[in-house]
Order: sequence, then structure tokens, then C-alpha cells
Amino acid sequence: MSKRKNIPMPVIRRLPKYRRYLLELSESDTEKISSTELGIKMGLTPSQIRQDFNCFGDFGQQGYGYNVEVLLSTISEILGMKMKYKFIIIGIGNIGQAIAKYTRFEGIGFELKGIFDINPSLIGLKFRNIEVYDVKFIEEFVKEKNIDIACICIDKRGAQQVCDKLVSSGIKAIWNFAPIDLNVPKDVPLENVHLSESILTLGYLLNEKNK
Amino acid sequence: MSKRKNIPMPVIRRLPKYRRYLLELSESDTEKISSTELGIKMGLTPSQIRQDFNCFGDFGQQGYGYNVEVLLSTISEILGMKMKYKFIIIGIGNIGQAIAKYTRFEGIGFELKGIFDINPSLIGLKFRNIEVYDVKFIEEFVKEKNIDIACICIDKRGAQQVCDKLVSSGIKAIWNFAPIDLNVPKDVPLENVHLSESILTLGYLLNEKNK
DNA sequence: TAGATTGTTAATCGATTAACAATC
DNA sequence: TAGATTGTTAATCGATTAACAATC
Repeated sequence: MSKRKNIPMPVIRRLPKYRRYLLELSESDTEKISSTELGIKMGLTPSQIRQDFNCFGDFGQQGYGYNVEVLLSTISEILGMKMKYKFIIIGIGNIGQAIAKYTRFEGIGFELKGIFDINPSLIGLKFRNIEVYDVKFIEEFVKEKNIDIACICIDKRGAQQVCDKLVSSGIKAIWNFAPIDLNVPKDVPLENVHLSESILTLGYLLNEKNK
Repeated sequence: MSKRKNIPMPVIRRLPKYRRYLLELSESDTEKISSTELGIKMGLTPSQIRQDFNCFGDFGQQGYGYNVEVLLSTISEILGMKMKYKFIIIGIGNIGQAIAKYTRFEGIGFELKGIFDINPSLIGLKFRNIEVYDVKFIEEFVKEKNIDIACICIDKRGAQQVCDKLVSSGIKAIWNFAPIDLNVPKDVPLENVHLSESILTLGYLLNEKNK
């Protein structure tokens, strides 16, 4: 693993999907897989798979294919899954609670360390043994606990302000569920989950069909 | 509005974002906007904006720009927002509940009509006045009520089977939150929200930064 | 009319696919 | 060794950006 520089975003977004299929192959004790076989499973061309993998180095073997365990382990490492990341949730409404209660994130290296809300009636409640704190403590919490990721699940109104606070406290990445485009410095990765825009896409496609 | 044929997917995915910004402009009583101004706001090039809009017809005016109300109304119509869509939720766990309780979907034309689960202890509960039914009634429900969209929020294990049932009952689109690639016929639009893959992307970018 | 800004064609850029020599 | 399949270069495809004539 040595090439990696300026990996195209589409490739990065395919990595978790590769991992998912390789995990399945690993669980069914498949030892090796060729780009052609994997392509059929995943609906990708063999060419694309080889190009993707070669962004990070050559871990295939001519005439053989790819060793499933090696590939899985390599991709997991590329994804940073050998690391643990600390995250907090801001806004423990519908989505915030869903994220808080979802236990699978821990298994892939993301540990929920704190929950924050502005609503006094929620402060003090516990979700999965994590207490809800007043948002006013965010800055000190992020700094002291060295939090990596903030998951923003509040109304769009306060979102930019909270985001600014998080950034100035040294947050390393933002996972945003608020329906707004947040302004963050270039060196703070931002990942949006815009549910309304997602369902609206379906609306468009449905509407198209009925033409 | 007449050109529209084979609109590229990237354009379609930008439509909800255009709508979001136009709504804001409309709320602040802005009458007109040029592709240059809008581009600055949205972080897009003026060229791209004009290309995007011209996929659907020409609703700008040379020397003037675009009328905000006209553009907003046109894009809303293109998105199918003058229609009402009926959707159901399958699996009322963490994510299912978040979707069920989220009231904003109704305002953009998506009405929750039913909730289904396999867990007897959840059947009969109500979320926003919608009762949870046993999954075994899905097929008859989809057919009788002419449901448009199914939001799949169950464990990946049963997801494909449920999906097949939905498709054979005439579901028109699938909104999938299960961490799996569902097999659907080409004419049934599928939109995935893969939260684990989303946060793993952040993990990758964080890991990259620390290099 | 003059200035502004669109609609649209052409150029560029980037990502995907194809081809094939290298090699296990 | 022969067959298979990679790694990699070249060709293609599609999306974005630039340029400019049309026109409000």
C-alpha cells in the first residue's frame, strides 16, 4: 500500500461496498476471488475493480486473483477501520435517537461518547448509557475528550452556529443530517445525509415514470 | 418544459438542492437571480446551473436572469412535488421510528400510510396515529391502498425477501435503509441510504488526514 | 440602444471501459 | 509450460466548464 495520492471520490465511496461484499465472501469461507467474479456479484466491470484496487497498491496475483482475507483486511485498513473514532451527537430528536440507539457503529470503530441538546426536558436523559448534556458544554467536551466526529441532528436554524463552535473546538469531521449546506474549512471533512433530498429523488423518478 | 429526455443522474440529484436555495430566496422575497449569483450561493459554476436548467426547457430570460417564483415552481413540478405519494415503513426499529416521527415528509408530498413489523410486541403500537401491522398483511395493503413507496428499515437478513414481495404487489419505488444492495426490476427506482457506508467515508477521510 | 445574461455549442476534464503485455 | 488473471496503458464516454452569439 503505497501509491495512494488523490484518490478519486467515487473510488472512496465504493470502498465500504467492497468491504461489505468481501465480508460476506469471508464469512462463507471463500478463499480467493477474481475481478470478474466480484464484478458480477457487485454489478461493476472487472476493469473498474482492478483500477480501484490499484489506486492503493497491487494486492492481487496474476493468474490467481485476489485473496479474500488479504483484500478485506487491506480495505478495512484503508478505510481507517483499525482505528477507533470518538463521536458525539448534537440534537437528540428523531434522527439523533436513531443514531444513538444504533449499536452497529461501535462494531465498525465509531464510539458514541456524548449527546448534546438544547431542550432542558431532554438534558439528563440517557441513551445507551450516554447522558444528554446541555449544548453549552460542547466546546469544552470536544476539546477535553478529543472528539473526532460530530453528528449534527438539529434543526437547520442553529446548525451553522453549532458547526462553527465544533470546528473552533477542533472537531475533525462533521456528519450532518440537517437539511442545510454547512460551511466548514477545507480540512474538516463533511458528510451529508439529506433524507428529504433522498426521498425527493424518488419522487422525481416516480413522476418521470408516469409520463 | 419539453426537452427532458435522459436527464443525467447528477442533474437530478442537484434538483432538490436547487429547490432548497430557491425556497430560501423566495422566503426572503428575492424576485430574480442570475446563474452567477446562484452559483456563488450554491458553490456551483454559472455554466453548470444554466446547463442543468436547460435540460428541462428554457425558463430564464436573457439580460435578466431567472424569476425565483417561476423557477421554484417549475423545479417543484419537475420533482413531482405537485403530486402526493403514499409510503409505508417496513421495520419500526430505530431508523423506522425516526422516519415515522419525522413530520416534514408530509409537507413535501409524502404521506405515511402504514407501518409493518414482524415483532409481535410492536404490532398494534401507533406512531403518529399510524398503527403497526403484521408484515404478513403487506401485500394486500400495498395492492389495496395503491402504495407508491416502501421504506425498508429492517435487518438486512429479511430485506430481499420483503423487497420481492413489495415488488410483486406493485410497489412503485423503494427507499432502502438496510445495508444491502437490493435486487429490483429496472422500472422500480431504488434509493439507498447506507448510514454505515456514510460514516465509513468519514473514517477514511479522517485516516487520510493523519498521514 | 447598450448592458446584462441567457441558451447552446465547443473544449476540457475526469472517470469508466477496453485492451493487452507482464507474470504468477 | 499453458492458462488465467492481474496491473497498466490507451480509448471511450460522460459530465463539467468555457466561450460566445442570441436576445431581452
